[in-house]
Amino acid sequence: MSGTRRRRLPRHVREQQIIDAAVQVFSKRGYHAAVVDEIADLAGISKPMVYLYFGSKEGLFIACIKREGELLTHEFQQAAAVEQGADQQLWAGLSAFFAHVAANRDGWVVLYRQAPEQGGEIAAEVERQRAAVMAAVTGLVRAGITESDSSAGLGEEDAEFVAHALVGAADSLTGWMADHPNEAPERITLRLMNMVWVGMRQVLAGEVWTPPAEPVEG
Amino acid sequence: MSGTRRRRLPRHVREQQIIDAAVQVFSKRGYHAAVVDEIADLAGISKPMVYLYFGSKEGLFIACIKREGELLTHEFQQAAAVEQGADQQLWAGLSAFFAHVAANRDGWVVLYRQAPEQGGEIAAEVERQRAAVMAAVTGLVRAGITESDSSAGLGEEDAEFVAHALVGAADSLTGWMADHPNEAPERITLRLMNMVWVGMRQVLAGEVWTPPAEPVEG
Amino acid sequence: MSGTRRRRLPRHVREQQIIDAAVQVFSKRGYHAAVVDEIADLAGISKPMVYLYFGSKEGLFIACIKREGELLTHEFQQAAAVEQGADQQLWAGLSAFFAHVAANRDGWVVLYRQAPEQGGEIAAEVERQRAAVMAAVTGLVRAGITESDSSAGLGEEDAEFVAHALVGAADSLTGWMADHPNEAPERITLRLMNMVWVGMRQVLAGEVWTPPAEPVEG
Amino acid sequence: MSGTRRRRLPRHVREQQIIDAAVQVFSKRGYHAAVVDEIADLAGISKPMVYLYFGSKEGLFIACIKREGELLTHEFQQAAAVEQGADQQLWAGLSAFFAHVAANRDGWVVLYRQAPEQGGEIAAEVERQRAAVMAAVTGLVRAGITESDSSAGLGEEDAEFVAHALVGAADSLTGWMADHPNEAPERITLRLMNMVWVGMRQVLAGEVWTPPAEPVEG
DNA sequence: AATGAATGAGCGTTCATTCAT
DNA sequence: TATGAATGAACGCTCATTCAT
Repeated sequence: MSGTRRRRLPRHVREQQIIDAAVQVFSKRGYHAAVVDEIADLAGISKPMVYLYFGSKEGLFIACIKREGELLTHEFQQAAAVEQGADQQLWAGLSAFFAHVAANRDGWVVLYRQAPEQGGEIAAEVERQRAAVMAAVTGLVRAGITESDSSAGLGEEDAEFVAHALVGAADSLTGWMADHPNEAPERITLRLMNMVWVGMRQVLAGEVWTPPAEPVEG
Repeated sequence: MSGTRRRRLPRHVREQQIIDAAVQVFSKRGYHAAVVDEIADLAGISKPMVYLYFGSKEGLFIACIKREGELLTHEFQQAAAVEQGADQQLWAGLSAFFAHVAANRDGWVVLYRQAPEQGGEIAAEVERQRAAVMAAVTGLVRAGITESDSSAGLGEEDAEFVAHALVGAADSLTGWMADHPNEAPERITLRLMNMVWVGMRQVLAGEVWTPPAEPVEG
Repeated sequence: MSGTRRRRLPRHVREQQIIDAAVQVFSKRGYHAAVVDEIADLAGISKPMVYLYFGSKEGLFIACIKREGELLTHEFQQAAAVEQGADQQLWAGLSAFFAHVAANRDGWVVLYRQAPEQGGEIAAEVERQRAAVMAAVTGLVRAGITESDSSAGLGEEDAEFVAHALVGAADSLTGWMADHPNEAPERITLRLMNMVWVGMRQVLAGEVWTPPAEPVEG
Repeated sequence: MSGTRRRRLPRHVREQQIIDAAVQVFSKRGYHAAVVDEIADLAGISKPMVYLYFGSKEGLFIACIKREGELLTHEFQQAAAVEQGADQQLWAGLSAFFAHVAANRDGWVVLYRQAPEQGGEIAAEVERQRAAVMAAVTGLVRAGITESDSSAGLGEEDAEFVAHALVGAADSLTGWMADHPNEAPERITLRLMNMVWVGMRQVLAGEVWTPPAEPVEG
């Protein structure tokens, strides 16, 4: 009522507000189905401001990807940066990942679940952010492998493989989290670590699982 | 006049042709960006036929989801149905999964990577198909857990957790496959099994990974 | 009321109707101020038809330029093609020009008065059509000059110069015609011919006009 | 602080700067395609200043037309004002015209080549300026005709006709000038004078060009 | 059974114009 | 005096969908 109706904000502030709104709408509707009008409404401004600040719907989307990607990468790396055992670093990183995603589901959805089908400038930025996430995880995995005593043939390719599986599992568990809101990120991380870390160590130690002697079909 | 120019095909055949085209286009463009015209062109028919057979773009998309989901579930379950150890059943199922996805990437993309953001009827069918896939995997995982000697507290929730992680990892490895076309599905399956199955067994056997005693921050 | 409400016309017919309407609207408003909706309304169809047939506003404009330019060039050249003295050929051509413009003012306006400031594809087509008109006139002028006994130094450049002046004068007289609707095209042509043709001959014959000895300033 | 950074200019100077910029932009883009932002940028000020000084885009355009029209008319009339033979007055006027246009192409383009298609207040001012130019030329032509011994039926209407043709030719030769930058305005004027003035005299002297006896068609 | 013709509705984008400072 | 922030109103263009044949 009284009080300045929060207008005439400086550019930087408005930009963040717009990105906030955009992440929500893009997350709920997907890139194509999202309507710029709805984003503007949600941000409490008019459509031309969006274009003044971001140039196009695509530009706005890229800004979202960029911000969310950098936020996530930053948190992950910061959490994993503390000097300690590779396993504990990975654990810290994954915990941060789950905590961030739980607190920020829209951003994760925009970043990881719907961007890839776009083309052009979007695809480029998405790839950049994803590569950053994947590289961070791969780095920790590689460290874990290298640290192991037996360098039994697990190399760079293996690290990437494991990183992909790990990120995919984490992404999927994001959905699981939504259905189990009482599970703390640490518990989820613990479970995931138990699933893969011990397995990795065992593999390195020589205990491998073997498929059946005769294939199912031919 | 001169030879039947692929006309007058029975309804069922036409429908499959249209779905074939639709899966390609939906996969490449995403649901919203896909244009019915392109699908009709690719199927070699005119647009009204699409509407005659499927009623709407949404109806067509649902038909795609349904067919692709059932195909995948069917192959997975068939492969996993052979009586054998739970681990080998899971291995067979995952092998079938990777083989199917490798041979049928468009279908997987439509089914798993872009549908979720839609609403209404689509979301319902997508959920149904996903649930079917997830249920199949959960079933095998549950069997594997139960089969184990020590039923040390791993229950239904754990099975679902593992299934989510497994499906997510598999999905993510789909992308890995695209970059490593020479990796046979069986090798991928083997790696994944080594990552998780051994780990699961170890967990059941009591060897668990433990997080650091003192948290990173305070 | 009764009778088919002139719908479902074949493509070719509709295209011409749309161009008819477009020429009117472009002429009245100018390219940028013209609104595609108004053109569609005037043509008795909906906007998407315009885009279906012409692809874009620019495409539609180019189609207008093309049709009007070719019509005019065709009439001019056909009228001037009859074998006779160069002066009479030019007379016939100019008469046809004035008759065409009088009967088709909108087309002329679109073709000559507003197109040049556009860029890209439009500029190219406009230049093509203008060059055609100018070339036709230049051809007749050149013939008239060459035919003359004294080839007193009037060459190609002169022909182009005269053609430019002639076309410009004719264009301007288009406006004059609008204010003097009772003047037959032949009378206008006659006046113009008297202004320039006799002058040209005199120049060739050696009688030239000379400027004052001392320039007005410096 | 350090030197007055071209600020606080008196109103009149600022206005001229803005008009300078506006003439450039209007000339390059056309009225509708011209964007006020670009004009403001080019003038080195902010957009609201434009509105403060000229009220609207239309007002700014009218100011441009007015200034350019008056400049041209003034130069033409001043050059033609010197007491001398009517032919030499016309020659002086046309020379001034070509010199002005050559040095000031943007202004001419705005004044003569793109304004006419606008409506409302713009059309009115354009008409006013054009009428002024045309009246000046008509005046000289009338003088030339009247001065001639034989007043053989050439009257006011003829003067206007000739003036229209002359202005149109001159306008068209503007384009010719752009392609022949080495042609001095005086040479162009001379050529044009030879084309029309001698012709006019011959007409007055009774030598007229006659069309063919039998029309081309029936 | 099959299709060319046609459109209602909506979205991305732009721009002249104004407000608050 | 001068401007960054903001918007109402259009406009170009597209697309799922239907009609008439």
